[in-house]
Amino acid sequence: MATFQSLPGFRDFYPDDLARRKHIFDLWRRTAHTFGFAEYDAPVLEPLELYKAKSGDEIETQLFSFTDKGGREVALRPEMTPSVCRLVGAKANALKRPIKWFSIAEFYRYERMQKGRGRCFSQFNADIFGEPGPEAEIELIAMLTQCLASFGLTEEDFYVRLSDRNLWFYYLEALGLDDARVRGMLGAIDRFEKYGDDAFKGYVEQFGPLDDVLKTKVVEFLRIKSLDALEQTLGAMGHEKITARLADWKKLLGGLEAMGLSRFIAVDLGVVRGLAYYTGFVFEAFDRKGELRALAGGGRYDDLVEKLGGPALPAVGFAIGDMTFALLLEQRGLMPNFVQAPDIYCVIGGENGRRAAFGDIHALRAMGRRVDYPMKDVAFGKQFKLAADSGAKLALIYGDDEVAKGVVKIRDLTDRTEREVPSAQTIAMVRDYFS
RNA sequence: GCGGUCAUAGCUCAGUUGGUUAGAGCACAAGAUUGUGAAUCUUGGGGUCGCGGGUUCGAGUCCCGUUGGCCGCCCCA
Repeated sequence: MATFQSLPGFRDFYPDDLARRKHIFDLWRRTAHTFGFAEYDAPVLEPLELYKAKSGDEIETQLFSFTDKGGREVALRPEMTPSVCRLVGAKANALKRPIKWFSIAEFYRYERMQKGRGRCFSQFNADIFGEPGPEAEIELIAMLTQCLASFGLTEEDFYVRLSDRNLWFYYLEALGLDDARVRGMLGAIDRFEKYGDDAFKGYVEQFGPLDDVLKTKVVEFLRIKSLDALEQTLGAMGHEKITARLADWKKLLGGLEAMGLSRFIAVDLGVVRGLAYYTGFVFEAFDRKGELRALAGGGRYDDLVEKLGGPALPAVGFAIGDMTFALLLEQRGLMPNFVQAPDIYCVIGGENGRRAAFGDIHALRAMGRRVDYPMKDVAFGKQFKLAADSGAKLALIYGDDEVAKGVVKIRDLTDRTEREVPSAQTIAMVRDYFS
């Protein structure tokens, strides 16, 4: 038993694990590039204040934070948003708009582990800065669906729930709630799906008994699942902001429909995504079966760049976590089995064969071919088995017979055919085979 | 921060009301087999039974503590 083990919630990545992670990262990255997003990164360690400024002092209990040797209060990053806001904010005037950026990075949170949640995890983050209209949401939600669909997941597997904190603000204001009550009510709405009427307990404690008519209107509203229903409920109110907002909704849903993505989208006013800094549309991706934690979440945060010391800059973003996503892929049988196969495996007999093989091995590797061979003398029979097990397509055979004849035997491991070629032509033959 | 549950080989597990030197399969390695592929056979390495303490003539087994895993609550940026 090992004396040392990894810290609680942290993960070792053995080659098989890393292959799976790399598969996920590669497809995310490729997808982001197809959408015209540019990749960036930021420090793993940031000033503690950066996170306090965004989320409040309580956040510290959930951070890996400490005082460094220079007396600075620092924290391992728990998320990317504050960092990217700093990056963008610092050069906002010099960056071409719209700013479409993504990153794939590891994050750290001091929390209890649960299914799909650990103390370190990776996220794909994507943000658009400088675009105030729903065009940015169209682009991001389209990319979010593609980031999941590119693994073979379909509308049977996941969907994106779409809601709008602005509409809630306008609606609750129109119902006569002041700012504090609106905030309290949004908290209740967020919990309603899970707790039903109990979700209003906190609100009642804070603001007194809840008017039945008001409650009915709120519950009706949060049950809205379509644009038609939204328009029916709100259209008649003659509220100027609401009317304008409904136009944004039409543009957003129309854009996603034109991209052929309607099957992934569910209007659901029951989503408000906690408290935080969201200011407009919010969206979350879930598995259809509802068995897992959220796959991804995002929304508009138009005030945050300015709040963190930058210029006023509208922004929308989302993040996909790797843990829940990997669980979903495993569940649906969409996680491939990765074999790190060489292209070529060399079968070597004796010292003469080894000397002959080494020259070719190095030349082939220099050409970019993956070549492997047994480091110690091994019985021929076993070497052929090793060659087959390795997944290589070709075996190059350097036995005493071949060396004596000045040839190399090339065995095609896929169709089990063999032929001898003069030693000097081996490299060329192999190159032709793979071209 | 709170609760449930579990911990025996690299993995999956067995281990009787407490009893002698803790087992199996898989995996890994060597050999049968220095010349041809997923087989077979033989053999081997690997365990302070998570850790610490207690009860007992005797603890993998019972008790207490602790650490860690998994699951849930709070939270979820």
